[in-house]
Amino acid sequence: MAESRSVRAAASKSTRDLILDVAERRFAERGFRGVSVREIAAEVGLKNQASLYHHFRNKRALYEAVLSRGVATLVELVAAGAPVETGRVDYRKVVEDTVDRLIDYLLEHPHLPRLIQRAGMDDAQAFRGTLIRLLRPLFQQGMGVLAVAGVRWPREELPHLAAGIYHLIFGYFANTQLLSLVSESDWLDAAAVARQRRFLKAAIGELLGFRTLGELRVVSVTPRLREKRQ
Amino acid sequence: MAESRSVRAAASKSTRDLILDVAERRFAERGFRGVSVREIAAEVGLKNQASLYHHFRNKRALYEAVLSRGVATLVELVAAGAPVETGRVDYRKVVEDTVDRLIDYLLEHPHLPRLIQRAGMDDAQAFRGTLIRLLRPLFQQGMGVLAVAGVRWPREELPHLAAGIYHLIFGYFANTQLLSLVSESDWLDAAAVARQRRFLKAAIGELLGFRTLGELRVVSVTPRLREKRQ
Amino acid sequence: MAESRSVRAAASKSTRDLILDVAERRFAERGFRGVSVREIAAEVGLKNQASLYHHFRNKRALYEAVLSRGVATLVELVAAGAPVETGRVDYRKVVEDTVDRLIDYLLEHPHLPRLIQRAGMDDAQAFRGTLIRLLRPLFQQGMGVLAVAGVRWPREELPHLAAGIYHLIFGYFANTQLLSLVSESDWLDAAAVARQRRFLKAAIGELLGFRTLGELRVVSVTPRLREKRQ
Amino acid sequence: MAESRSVRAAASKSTRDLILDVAERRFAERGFRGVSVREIAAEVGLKNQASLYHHFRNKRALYEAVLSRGVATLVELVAAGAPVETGRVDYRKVVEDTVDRLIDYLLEHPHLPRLIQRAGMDDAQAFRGTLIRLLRPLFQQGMGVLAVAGVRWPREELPHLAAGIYHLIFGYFANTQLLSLVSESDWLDAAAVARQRRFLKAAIGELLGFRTLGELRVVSVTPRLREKRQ
DNA sequence: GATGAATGAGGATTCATTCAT
DNA sequence: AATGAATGAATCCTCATTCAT
Repeated sequence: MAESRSVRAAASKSTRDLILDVAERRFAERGFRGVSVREIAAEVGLKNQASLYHHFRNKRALYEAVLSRGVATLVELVAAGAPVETGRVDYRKVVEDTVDRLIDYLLEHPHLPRLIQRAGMDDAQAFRGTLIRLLRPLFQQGMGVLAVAGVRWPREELPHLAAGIYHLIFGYFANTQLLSLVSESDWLDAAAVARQRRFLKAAIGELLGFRTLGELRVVSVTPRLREKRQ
Repeated sequence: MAESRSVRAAASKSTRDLILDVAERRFAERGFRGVSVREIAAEVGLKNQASLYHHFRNKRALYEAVLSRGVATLVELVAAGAPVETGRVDYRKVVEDTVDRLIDYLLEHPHLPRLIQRAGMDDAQAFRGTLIRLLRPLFQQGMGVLAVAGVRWPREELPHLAAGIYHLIFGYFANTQLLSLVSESDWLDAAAVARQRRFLKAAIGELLGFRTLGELRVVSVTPRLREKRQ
Repeated sequence: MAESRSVRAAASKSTRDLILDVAERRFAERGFRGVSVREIAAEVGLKNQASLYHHFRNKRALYEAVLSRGVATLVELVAAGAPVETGRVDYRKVVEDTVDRLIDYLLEHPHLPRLIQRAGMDDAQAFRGTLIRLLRPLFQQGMGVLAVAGVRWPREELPHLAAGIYHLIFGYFANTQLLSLVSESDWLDAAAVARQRRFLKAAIGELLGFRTLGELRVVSVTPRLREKRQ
Repeated sequence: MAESRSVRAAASKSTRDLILDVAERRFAERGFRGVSVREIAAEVGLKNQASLYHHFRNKRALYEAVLSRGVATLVELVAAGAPVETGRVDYRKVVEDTVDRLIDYLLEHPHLPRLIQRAGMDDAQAFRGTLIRLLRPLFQQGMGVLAVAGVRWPREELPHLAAGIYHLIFGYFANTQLLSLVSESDWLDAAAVARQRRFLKAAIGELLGFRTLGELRVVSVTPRLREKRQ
């Protein structure tokens, strides 16, 4: 059966996948409660909502499927960049590569960050199990990398660092709407994304201590601050 | 103390304010669409949804009132810490004070970050006007500070830096549920918040170049990387 | 009390009368069910619906008051033109005068016909008593006149004649909206009303046998007759 | 026979048609606003209002469908009697036949006149488009006939004549309730309808100059009136 | 696999009315 | 005489879901 499905998918996407695509976008845009089964069915081209129940037991099952599919890819993506050996690793390169891959992927799946963000807000209780299963590996993987790359930070703050980096990366894509509203410019056009790419690498670099921004500029800001500190 | 306050509040607060309180929490938890007028009215103690319409024209007006009230306080809070004079300003202190004030406030209003996050996702289109009116000043204020404090960064990346700092601060509070789920620990207990407070100051410090983390660790990472970059 | 009310009315209309005015128009436009107490109160300038209940026991009482006031004037109007003596009466003049008075009055109270029409449709059961009390005299008066002026008609058809004349007169004003919609011209402007005045006199005249249209035309039904006309 | 028909109808008619039937009567009785979707659904036998929305998008669409169906038949009916050839036409026969057909039809659909009357009063604005589409043809058809049959009348008064005849015919059926109230007799029983049939033919005949009532009576009324006129 | 029909529960909102002030 | 607040009942409509075809 898996075969027959993939065969048909090759020709044209199976109805099931079409539903998932539409649902992913809708759920990302308006949340679980904000999307009706009817509207998904309609956009897919089904003349009747009932048809959708042929593919997913209920709305909740559909939502979970959407979530799984989206996050799974994401986990793979991050995992792919993780250093395998424990020897000398160029963490700067690892970070920059991961950032690049993530941004590339998120550009193609712009709903995903919102989807996850929402899942954590709306439905943390309702979809607890699903979320744990999906996201915990992602988090642990990140923590693994930081255990080495984040030596500058107090050990107990590492989870906060992980969360912070996550927010830096995903917050941008989850909130482009809001940002665009607030700053009157499009945060998803090529130029903006390129800047964000650079910014992310530099920012994470700073947090991990790669010193990508020149020393000079520091001095120019507030010479006395440093003295105070000393 | 929290008890006595809420008791007094219930007694003295106007019905209108009670409604706002309840609505703020509910909307933050489940979004505009996810909350029913009925349930707000019930929690307020009104025996009937109709009573609520005496105070707010409709659900939307209530939502906007909630948003306004929440963000207004926030804007004041940030504004309060902004340096007035243009002379020599200890930006590190400004940042740390603002972080302290923000965290203190957000601890008392834990719904707010989620409320704003949601507003930017769910409802950015529907509440466009309201959001612009409320949030643009906040953003511009931040940009004003960064114009000076962010000299290390390329000018064009400053908005990204602003957004990044925003995500660092608000993302944490908006996503404590998700984080707790993923890491099996409570991210809102006193210890966690204290760590986050320290982390935030250090992280923002690093981004702005205050160098709060010891130099040693920097060196230990990858001295050679820098050369590569040049 | 009646005094004090009329005194104030002289200065400016009493709230009670204001309410009646507004209600008359609204009820005529949208019927008993179609009008809310709130909207009447609002248009009157009352800040609260409750105030209205100070003047009328409830919505129904208000509706009946509106109906009474409107129909009462109408009855007087028709009565005023009825011949008092039984001797030789110029019924043609009576009819034409009554038509003139009615049209003049209805022009100033354009809601009235619709109000009555509605009362007979919507609410004939609900407001049975009120309607009987108000309209039966009107009907009997009409029948009285027709008993003499309608001798041409079989006695048993006289009520139908009365109804017919009523429909001719009131139907026009009750349905100007519909007529205007259907014929793309305004049936309430001066010219239209003047035509209707002439038409009504002639039509009623024909029905009662006054022969206001030339004899010749009678013949003129079929094509051949037309030649004669020229 | 009426029984057997309605029984068969209930069995065979589609739910959609059943809804239309019930709605037609209800809307005629109490107007668009006065009827609840719930009560229509209940009378149709649907256990839930929601089912109704499967057949009609909303209450308004249902109302328009009712209106369309009713008026469409009416238009056909009138059209069926319109003379096709322009040659010698016995307009008296045409009128009498049309009156007969109309009365027969309206007896079976006693709601229709009230439905239309209401539509023109309550909802002329709201259902502007629908009404124009439905009724304008009816009006134009009538005007077409009168252009020939109404030669006795000044050309500009022809629309008023058309409206008048319409009010004579439809006013009766629209207002039987009111009339019955006012005259203490049933205006819809067989005898009354028979009288109305005769009255209508005679009255319209008089208006168009067919002279159905004997001359004698005219003379007997007021010989002097005519002299005055000259 | 898909569809038309139906349904119970619940959504926001408006209604007329009452009561204390 | 007027108003602010509250309330039960009803409004139209949408929801997710099921069932027979």
